Amino acid sequence: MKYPQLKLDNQLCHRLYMASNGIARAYRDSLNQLDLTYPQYVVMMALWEKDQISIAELLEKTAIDGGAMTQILKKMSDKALVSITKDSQDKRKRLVQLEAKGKAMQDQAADIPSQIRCRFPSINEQQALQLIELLDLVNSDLN
Amino acid sequence: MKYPQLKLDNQLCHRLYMASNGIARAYRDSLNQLDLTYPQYVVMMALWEKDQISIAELLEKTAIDGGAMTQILKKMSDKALVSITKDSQDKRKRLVQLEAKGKAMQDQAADIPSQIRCRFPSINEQQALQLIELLDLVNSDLN
DNA sequence: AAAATATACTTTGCATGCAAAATATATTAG
DNA sequence: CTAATATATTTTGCATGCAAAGTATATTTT
Repeated sequence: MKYPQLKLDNQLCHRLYMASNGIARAYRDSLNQLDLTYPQYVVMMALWEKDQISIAELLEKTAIDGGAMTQILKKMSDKALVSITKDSQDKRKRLVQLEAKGKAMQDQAADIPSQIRCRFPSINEQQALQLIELLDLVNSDLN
Repeated sequence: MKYPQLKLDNQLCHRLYMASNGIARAYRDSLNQLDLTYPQYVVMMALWEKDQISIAELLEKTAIDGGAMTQILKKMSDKALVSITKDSQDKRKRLVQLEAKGKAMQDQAADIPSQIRCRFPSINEQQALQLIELLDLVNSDLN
């Protein structure tokens, strides 16, 4: 091979691609039971932490695409997980809030993290923390 | 918050999601100049390493979805980067090979890895290697 | 205050990722 | 050898991620 820097084995990026897709796939079984997609689950986590936030704030916390968010919230609203209201102060803004069904789902979801954790026996706690630290560095360069 | 394990800040998965999307986004400017999408670039890297491989082998090396691969190869074929022929031994298989334009593109692509590397000043070489090691562990659990 | 800008979202069009069904060809079982 | 099964790839339908254009409302400029 002419250029070793172009070998797939040397690409950090490709490993991230595989890991990200693979982990999302690992969540699928658990999330199917809640009738949630992965991005919908991320929105739920954001709202469980802080309810009644604007879409802009939700976008910032979740890093989900704005265009996709509109569709995602529409589906979550159709499922009665959340409701969306206009901000009376600033009519451009819309506020997202959990509905009863969405609040109740938190208890069902509480087991998911440990279920997923079991799927990664090769990683110990220290390594998981190290990975988080390194990914935070990567993400800090992405603004 | 009722369940700390559901905090977004504690999710390895969400960091991977952000990092993977963000890095792919970082490639975009460089790849636009070659008129390649990120998955198309991955296919090119696989072929520069080993030409004339079956679609199955390409799927294994790249971890790209099979359904998507059909479309991706169609577009790459339309752009005269690759050509696809039937395997005479086993007519179920199709073989992918680089065309002149695809081979020539390797020289243009050789600069991309270093261009991307510059976008991540917070990560030093040792940390990059460490990240690769940890991601390999994650990926090894994903089979 | 009217015009120019900026902000918050939504819409649109294209490119995947993914699961499941469909096709075509090989291989294996009986 | 024929039926059942396995393998390789494509097709289909749905859910994003992304860029760019569009809409509505606020804020700033002049």
